[in-house]
Amino acid sequence: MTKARVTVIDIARAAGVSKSTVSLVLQGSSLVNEATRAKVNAVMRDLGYVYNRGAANLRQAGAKSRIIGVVVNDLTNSFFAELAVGVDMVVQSAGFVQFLSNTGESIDRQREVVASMREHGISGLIVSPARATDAADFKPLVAAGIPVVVVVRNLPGAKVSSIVSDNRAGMVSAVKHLAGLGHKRIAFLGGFPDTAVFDDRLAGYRSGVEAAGLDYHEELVISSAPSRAGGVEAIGKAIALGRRPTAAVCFNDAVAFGVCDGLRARRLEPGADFAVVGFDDVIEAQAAVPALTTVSVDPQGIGRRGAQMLLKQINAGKAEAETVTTAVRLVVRESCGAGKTAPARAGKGVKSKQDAE
Amino acid sequence: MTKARVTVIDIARAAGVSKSTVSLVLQGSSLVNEATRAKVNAVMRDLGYVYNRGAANLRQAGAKSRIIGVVVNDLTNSFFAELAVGVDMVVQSAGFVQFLSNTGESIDRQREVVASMREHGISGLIVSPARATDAADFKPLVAAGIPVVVVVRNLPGAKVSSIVSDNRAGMVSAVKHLAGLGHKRIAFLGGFPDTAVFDDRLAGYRSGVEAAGLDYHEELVISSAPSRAGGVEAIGKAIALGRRPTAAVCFNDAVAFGVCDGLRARRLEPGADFAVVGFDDVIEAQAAVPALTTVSVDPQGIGRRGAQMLLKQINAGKAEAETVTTAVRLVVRESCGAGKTAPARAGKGVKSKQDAE
DNA sequence: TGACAAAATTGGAACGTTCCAAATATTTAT
DNA sequence: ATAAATATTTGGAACGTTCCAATTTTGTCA
Repeated sequence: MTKARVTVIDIARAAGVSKSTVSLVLQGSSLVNEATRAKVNAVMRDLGYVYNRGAANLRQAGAKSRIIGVVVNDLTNSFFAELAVGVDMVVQSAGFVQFLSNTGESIDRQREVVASMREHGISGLIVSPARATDAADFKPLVAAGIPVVVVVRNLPGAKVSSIVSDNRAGMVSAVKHLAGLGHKRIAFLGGFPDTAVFDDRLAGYRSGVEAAGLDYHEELVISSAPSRAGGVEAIGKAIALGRRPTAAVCFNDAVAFGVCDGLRARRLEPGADFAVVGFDDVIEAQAAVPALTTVSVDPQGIGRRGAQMLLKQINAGKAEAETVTTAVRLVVRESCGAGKTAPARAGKGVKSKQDAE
Repeated sequence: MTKARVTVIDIARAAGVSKSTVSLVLQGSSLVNEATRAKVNAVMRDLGYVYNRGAANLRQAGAKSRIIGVVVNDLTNSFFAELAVGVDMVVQSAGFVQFLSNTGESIDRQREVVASMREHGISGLIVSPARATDAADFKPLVAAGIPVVVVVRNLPGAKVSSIVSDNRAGMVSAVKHLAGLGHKRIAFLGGFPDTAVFDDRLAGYRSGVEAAGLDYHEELVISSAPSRAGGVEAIGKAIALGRRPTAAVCFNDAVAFGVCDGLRARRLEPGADFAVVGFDDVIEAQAAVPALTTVSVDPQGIGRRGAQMLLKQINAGKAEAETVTTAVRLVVRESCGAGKTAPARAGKGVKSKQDAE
């Protein structure tokens, strides 16, 4: 049943030409006569020919496989899912396909998948590195001339391109907004302190606080896992403080949701009794109750942009490492207490993502 | 800069053996002497050898590329993201990698990505077909001996394996639950009638209604887009009915959220004034207010299971088309009015469905 | 018509691996 | 010590494509 593969040679024989001519047709060369081309194409269709990229790729050693590797930490997190979709869009329309893998923050797994991707001959790699990734890990790749673009988290030492959102500016605007609403004690909740993203966001928090003419208190910075559970934990500690804060900027939206949970468990209503601001603007942020005020980073845009950057480098042949910081903007909804005026949260503008099934 | 590739021949030369021996080492053959193996491995490490799967794959024509193609409709939808993660888990630990692509329900795009995957020589394909996919579309694949597993939506005519959730049983249990709470008029809201999934769920609704000793009224079945907006629309019609229903099972969670919105817009409180049950148990279901009572389908489990099925077929060499229906279970939360007893919905007790299987 | 240029076609020789059959080295049994 | 058995190693010949240099066909112009 498993029919023998149809090869260029079969096509050549059937069309009465040489395999070289068939190859030329395959590559859309202008050298081949129009009539011949038509005939060859017809035969290919009839015989159900499928191109063997592996073989082609073998011959044109330096040339490219048209495979892009994409490595993310957690596809379940819609932030990364959107990112992957953004990458897929541009990659697909450029005639590439994407290898997508999940590391789940495991550095070993990351090593494995990257190695596997290399064996398959990827043309380039887009990666959101797992926590504590060693900058040297991608050295062999770039040494082999494979462009690498790091997204979301940057990798200090590595000589690769990267594209991160403006974490600092985002936090500054979040803090300013809260200060503008009259809050004097604003906490910074969640996140692991050993990451570059944390540092950036914290720095933004600090300069926002100072810019608003408030004092920076170390006790108001409470780190935790960057997850919903972490948020619950962090707000617990915050409330236990002697002089408790009245508002908080959170490391990310997941933490912010956890903070809301924690507040409710203590009979405090997020938005009314305590202002909460997130970071990322994940899909759920606008549908949540109360809708989350957060810093929007457009992960899909980052994905698209990263992919474009990578394709550019692939085509250029040479990888000029560049670093891009994408703009972010504060989206004011209800959880900060500013949106009280609109009680009818019709949930109408909220374009659902769940449509299909 | 771009160093010439290190090949088995280089390794062979450096280790003082033949390329055949190196190849044997690569495949972990027991034929090779332990000392030799060690030496070869050492040299490979020193020279930074990377295996060229493309070349290997070329030689062992029939054999496999260790690439699994995964095609979903909308990665942005957490249902599919989870599914992909499930697939990735088993695929990865079996030493395969996954090509993941998004069709966005576009049938053309689906054709493109599948073609592209074929060119790359995938060993198997897992696909959640775009709406209105022709069963014949996958004919060439199976004819070429490439196993295909269809998930989530089934493809009537195609002779491929499929794995869908037990839509019928899920609806039956949802209806029974509502009937058990005393509801006499239960509506079925949302979904497009031209799909297999719709038919199954409707059938489940019907037998649930009859099993509860109630009458089946056609007017209580109101279809609409399977989206939040569709839910708003459907509940509007339902309320306009002469004898309005007091409860509804919805085609999916998105519809259910829309129904809640629609109820609130009419000053009715979901859970208290009208019972709502969804289907899918998307991530947002447990965090929503009120938390949604819904039928949990465990997309990650489907992904894992589908991948296992596919790997089995790949290893078996022969694709015995089988159809699996995965169990679902009703998760009772608040939107059906049954959870009133626990006002402290700390968001904690809700055991996440991600954990277990 | 012949000479020359342009257009179209074509046989190998790669690419990096695995497979096969055969060769060589090492043991074991006598 | 030698034959037989076993363990290890090894040169090619594939696999399906592209590239190169060379060849054949066609067209042009005097």
